[in-house]
Amino acid sequence: MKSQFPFPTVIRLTYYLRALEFLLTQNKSETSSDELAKLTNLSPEQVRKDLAYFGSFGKRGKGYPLPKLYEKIKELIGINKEWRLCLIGLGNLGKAIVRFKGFPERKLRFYAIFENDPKKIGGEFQGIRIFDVNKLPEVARELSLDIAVFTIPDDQVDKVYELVRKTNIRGILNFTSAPLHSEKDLFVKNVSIAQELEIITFYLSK
Amino acid sequence: MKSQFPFPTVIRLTYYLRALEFLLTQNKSETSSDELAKLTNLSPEQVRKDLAYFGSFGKRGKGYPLPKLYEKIKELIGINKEWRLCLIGLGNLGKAIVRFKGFPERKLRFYAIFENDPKKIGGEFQGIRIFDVNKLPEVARELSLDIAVFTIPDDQVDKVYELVRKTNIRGILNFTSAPLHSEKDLFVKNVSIAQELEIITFYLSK
DNA sequence: CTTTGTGAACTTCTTCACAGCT
DNA sequence: AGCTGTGAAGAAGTTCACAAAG
Repeated sequence: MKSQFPFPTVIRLTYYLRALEFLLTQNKSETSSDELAKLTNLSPEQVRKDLAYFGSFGKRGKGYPLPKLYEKIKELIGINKEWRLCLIGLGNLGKAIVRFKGFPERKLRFYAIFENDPKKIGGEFQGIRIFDVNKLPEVARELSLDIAVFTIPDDQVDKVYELVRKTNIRGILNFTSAPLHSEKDLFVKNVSIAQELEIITFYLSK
Repeated sequence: MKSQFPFPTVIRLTYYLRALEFLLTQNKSETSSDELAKLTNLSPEQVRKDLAYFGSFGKRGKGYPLPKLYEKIKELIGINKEWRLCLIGLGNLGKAIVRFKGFPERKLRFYAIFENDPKKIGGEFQGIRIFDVNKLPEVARELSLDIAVFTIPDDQVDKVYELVRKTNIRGILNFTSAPLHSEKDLFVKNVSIAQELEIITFYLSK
């Protein structure tokens, strides 16, 4: 175990997670760096190095025990416990995300939706209550929210960000095209659909 | 001009694009690596190096001419011309993406939607015709589609991928959690919402 | 005197090659 | 013998420091 891992290792851990889930459906009980490498399109050395940053999970000459490695990686990624999410901005994208099937099996659960539209506030969507976004500090404390998903118009990002900073929320998944930056005690992941397409058009233009 | 640029430079170009758009709304006519660095949270050296990979756009002692640099970066990213998109899978996420406001101003336009639900096929959504996904090869040729956006269930990815390979489509934006890999003549960008959240939970778990 | 553009130094990440267990 | 785990080598990317140009 070496323990200071490169930043890209975290992303690859999520690939291993999916590969392991696939192998589990095949009722395998063992895997190898070679097999994981093929499934993830990485090199076997890379797989071994990544896993070794967090411990010695394998047996030399044998490979990695499957369910054990799977549990370990879930634990590393932190999806062995429940996370309490909220959605901010119930537009088209917000609705799509709340309905997204992949979350419950990952123990990611929405406990609140925030809106500034008086017609929506007080109602609910998919069984989740819709609160006034200005009540965010109180509601976040009451419901012990961990992570906020931003699906709001770009021009509201700064205001909502300041509201979130008043809470114990420590993670933001930001779908606006106004990028935010992580700070101590507040980790931000930006996802910009427009940006992803620009990366495609860049490569196609050559 | 040095021209073999690092991979992360492409991502940063999209940040510069947004920073330049912001500066243009301020009616500025000049900017500097320092100003761009502040707006993008990067270092001024990084900004200069990135821009220099593609040419000498600045004047020493002066800075970069704003509208000119903006046009140049749009050209580099390839959004100076129109791109013809299609959406595959008209679920919640698909609907959100088709309705997304940011695309028209980027000359990204949807020309077709593909579905396998007979109730949807033949109709239209937001003025865009809905075709049978099995007709993809013919329709893609007819409409000269460039880029496909995958918003389908994971278990249909392989099938749809094979259909896309029979066309002139050269870019895929894949929103499923089954990652695809780029090939020669087919550039793939994967966006997995579940993965983004896993990266957040990883960092919050420590 | 300011700000760009860029080799050189440095840092981070990946691949190699093999020692170490089973 | 077979596959993991890991220092060492190599590759990729960033920061430094300064020369060049307005």
